This record gives sequence, C-alpha cells and structure tokens, in this order.
Amino acid sequence: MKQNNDACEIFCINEKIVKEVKSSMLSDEEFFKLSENFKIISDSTRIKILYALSKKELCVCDLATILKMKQSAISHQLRILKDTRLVKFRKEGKIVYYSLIDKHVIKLLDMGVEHAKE
Amino acid sequence: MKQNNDACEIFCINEKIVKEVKSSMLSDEEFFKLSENFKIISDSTRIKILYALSKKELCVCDLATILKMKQSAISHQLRILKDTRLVKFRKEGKIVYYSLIDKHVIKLLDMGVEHAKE
DNA sequence: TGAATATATGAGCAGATATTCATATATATA
DNA sequence: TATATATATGAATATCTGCTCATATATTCA
Repeated sequence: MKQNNDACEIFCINEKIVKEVKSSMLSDEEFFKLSENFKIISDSTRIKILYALSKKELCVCDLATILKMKQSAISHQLRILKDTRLVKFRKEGKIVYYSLIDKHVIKLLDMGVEHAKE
Repeated sequence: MKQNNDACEIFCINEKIVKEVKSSMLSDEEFFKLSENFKIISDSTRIKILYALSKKELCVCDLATILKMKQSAISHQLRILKDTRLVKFRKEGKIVYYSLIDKHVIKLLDMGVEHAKE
C-alpha cells in the first residue's frame, strides 16, 4: 500500500463519511489538551495522592506513609499535581500541607471506579 | 532523612489522620486498574479514534485519513482499543469496520472537554 | 550558630509506549 | 492462479516517564 509521510493515500476511503466525521472532530490542540488531562490521572501514584487528599489535607510525609513510598517520589508527583493546578499547599513551619483544588477530578475518578464495576 | 526501602520512617507523621485516610483508601489493585483505564484515554491518537467512532462506524483507512496518520499506527492503536473492549469490528470482504462498544468512555471524554473549558 | 527535621529538586536509570518500516495475512477480482 | 488491495503485526527506535539517590533548601530549636 502506497502512503506518503503526511497522510494515507489508500483507495478504500469513503469520502463522504470521512468529510462528515472530519468536520465534527475537535482541533488537534483540543485533543492534545484532553490527553494531557487524562495523563495526569493515568498514574496510580497520582491517583492515590488525589484520592487521599480528597479525604483530608495531608503533609508530604503523611502521604509517603499512606502510600508506602519514598518522600522524594511523593514530592515529585506533588509537583506535577501542583503544576497542573490540581492541588495547592500551605506551609506550617517546616511542614507543607497539600490539599485538593480541583474536586472535578474526583468526579472523573469516581466515574472510572463505577465503570470498573460494570 | 532516613528511610528504608519499603516505607518511610520519618517522624512528622500524624498517626491518627494517616490511619483514618489509609482505611478509606481503595486497594492497590483497584487503583492500578483505575490508572490502566485512564491510560487508554491518555493518548491523543486513541482519543481521536474513539471520538471519530462515536460519530460513525469507520474502516481502518477512513480512520487513517481522518487522523492523517499511517495505517499501521492506526491498526496498532485499534488493537489496544479492541483488547480493552472499547471497540468492536465487523468484516465486510477485505474491509474491517470498527465501532464503539463502550459509550461510557465517551462520557468520560466529554467530562474532560467540559473540564477544559472551565 | 549548629544540628535536626521536612521538603524540593537535579541527574541518572530502567521500563513503558507510540510510531515507522517491512512484511505477513486475508480477500477480491481479473 | 496471479495481482492488487485492506489490514495486522513483529522488530527496531526514539521518546517519555516515574523512581531512586544524593543533595540542596528551609525551618525549628537547643
């Protein structure tokens, strides 16, 4: 089958349907952003952190204890969650307490849990 | 900070809260499955395929045309979507038509889109 | 000021993943 | 049967990602 580097040049295409579906697609940028958002909750460590924080504000070492993981691993993931504005923090002395900003994400997680049950 | 390989041994832990949150966590296996599910929709190619198929049943080369990607790339991703039971297919001669099994996943995608708009 | 604690972060590594290329398989048709 | 088409798939590669280790930073307290 001949194809160039940019697109496919195959001959079985149903042009009408392709055109129709193409016009209803979102932009590449929108799809990319969407995938980036889901990427955040596609790692079980991050899901655990978000889930734990949905119950209570927690410091880094509490999270490390709950997840049975090293402090630095937790810190690295918290940075990602902070950068994507899913969590916020407040400092109390040398202890840093993290909490959820975005409860929307918990809805998504819950939907995933429901889905898994089916 | 001293830590062993299995867990953290730091001293700032709020035992009561840790115990409380710990008991409300899901199992590691559940978190893992959850992350696996979100992993499927954390790739923009797969999201595009699912989105396109939510509009209409499509063959592989139509998908390749719509996404402007090579046929083999689409086939590889379709296999993943097939293995995770998100899509099904029917053959009509040498053409293979794919369609959605799981409309639930589209709800998740839509929630993501809504979220992005906020 | 010095020591201890709590967290953050850079470098490096190991494992995962998406795409491409080449090719195999399956079907239709001349 | 031979050829062309449609799809599937294995291997190779490049990129990404999460964790660990070591260390830096910040804060508290003696």
